[in-house]
Amino acid sequence: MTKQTKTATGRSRAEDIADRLREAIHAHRLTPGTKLSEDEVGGIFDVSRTTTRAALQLLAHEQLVSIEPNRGAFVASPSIREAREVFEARALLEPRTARSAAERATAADIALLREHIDAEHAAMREGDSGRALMLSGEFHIQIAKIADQDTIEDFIRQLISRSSLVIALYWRRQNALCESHAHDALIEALARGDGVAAEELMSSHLVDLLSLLDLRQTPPGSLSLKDALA
Amino acid sequence: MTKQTKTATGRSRAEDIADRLREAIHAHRLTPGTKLSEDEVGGIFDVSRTTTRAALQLLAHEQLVSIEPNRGAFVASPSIREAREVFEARALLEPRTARSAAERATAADIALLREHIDAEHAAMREGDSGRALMLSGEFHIQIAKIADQDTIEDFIRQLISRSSLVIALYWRRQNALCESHAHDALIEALARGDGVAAEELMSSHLVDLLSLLDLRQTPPGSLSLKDALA
DNA sequence: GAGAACAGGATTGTATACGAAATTAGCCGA
DNA sequence: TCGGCTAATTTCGTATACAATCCTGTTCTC
Repeated sequence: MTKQTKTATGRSRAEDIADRLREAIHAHRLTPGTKLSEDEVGGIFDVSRTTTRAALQLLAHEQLVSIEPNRGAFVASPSIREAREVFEARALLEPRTARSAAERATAADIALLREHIDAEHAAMREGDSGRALMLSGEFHIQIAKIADQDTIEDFIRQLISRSSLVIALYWRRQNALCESHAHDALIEALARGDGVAAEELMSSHLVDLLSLLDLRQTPPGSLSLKDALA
Repeated sequence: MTKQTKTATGRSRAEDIADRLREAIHAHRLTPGTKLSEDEVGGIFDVSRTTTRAALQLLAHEQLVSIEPNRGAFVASPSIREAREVFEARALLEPRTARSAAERATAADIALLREHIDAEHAAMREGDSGRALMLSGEFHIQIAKIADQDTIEDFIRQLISRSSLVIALYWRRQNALCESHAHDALIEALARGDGVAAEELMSSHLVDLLSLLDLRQTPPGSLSLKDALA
């Protein structure tokens, strides 16, 4: 059990661990400020610190965790400024991407999106806000995928990751992340192939999201451990 | 000489190495396809493979090098598709960023830009095309800096890095990278605080750049080793 | 003579080990 | 009782060591 004979999956173990951590962060099961000790993480996944370190470095480059020299790795807690920047960058990238998507979307793409949004609504009804948030993010990523621009998709993926942190810190009303139906409207525009409408809808959707954040002061007490007192 | 007692510079050794490699790539002293063996690189900088590995992983995440499992790290050679995507992403980000920059630029910013462009012209006159290219990239980064959006600046920085690879592979005429004066015009717009003009100039500058690439077929013989036959 | 199997060498993937830095706790003195 | 200094512990930064994989050159068989 402690020994691990097989090595090769073709995919590095570090990326697997990074994926698991990323997912936990997206679902808000790991909150900003949480310390990610190399020993601890390595123990959980039963790998050495070398591998753990590689995973953490990966996430650090995505700015999902911040590594402080000689102090360790923590789940990142974006400042107010960073929070604004993330949404400004999204406002720059996503509307035009939505337009491209509308111009390229196939029937299969639309079907997948509808399927996806059903899952979103289901999660919302069940009150599983963590899952709902994750699905909501994936919706944006799926649109980027349809636009078929890998590079931009990567950027958007990163921004959505960080948005998840921003929401964890600055969301105004904890419980109900409002059922805005913005995604439904977007799908309709995509289905019609109406690029201009899609661009406009995405743009205002992002403005809406931003307006639901409270970016006027330092984050509330959701920080863990001593970071709350630092 | 072989022992390295002092450890702490506050900045990790891996990042220093990554910087050095990045610079070499930007200046086209390392060309796409070149193998970056961990032993070799580690030997050059007199660090162990562990540190080398971290540096390479960093660059891999910027897509400046590609790491093939069990094969090693190579200077990335972007495909034609990637090349297009990089410039499409730049077209999405940089014009609006230039507009922001125009609206925020101080006299000091403008002075710095003028200084920078003088260096560009000097390098061009001396025929040092590697240096000229590097400075040209930094010019774009400086504009992003003026816009004061760290997140977007990071993206642009990445894209410019990759542009350097694209240019190494697909530039049409090897020797003269044409003196286009596009940067001069941009500075004038920024100095006037004319955001709309800056946005438009940046946009057409990028189109110009793209049009100087030959993206119709697989890259010429600048690939090294077996990658050329793969 | 050509193709396939095999052995040797080289290179990467991962783990363990050691040294340095920072935090924490304890102690002493004012 | 509280502030500052020192020692101990914890955790990170880097190097070294071992195992697995891939590449290359040779040899064996048909």
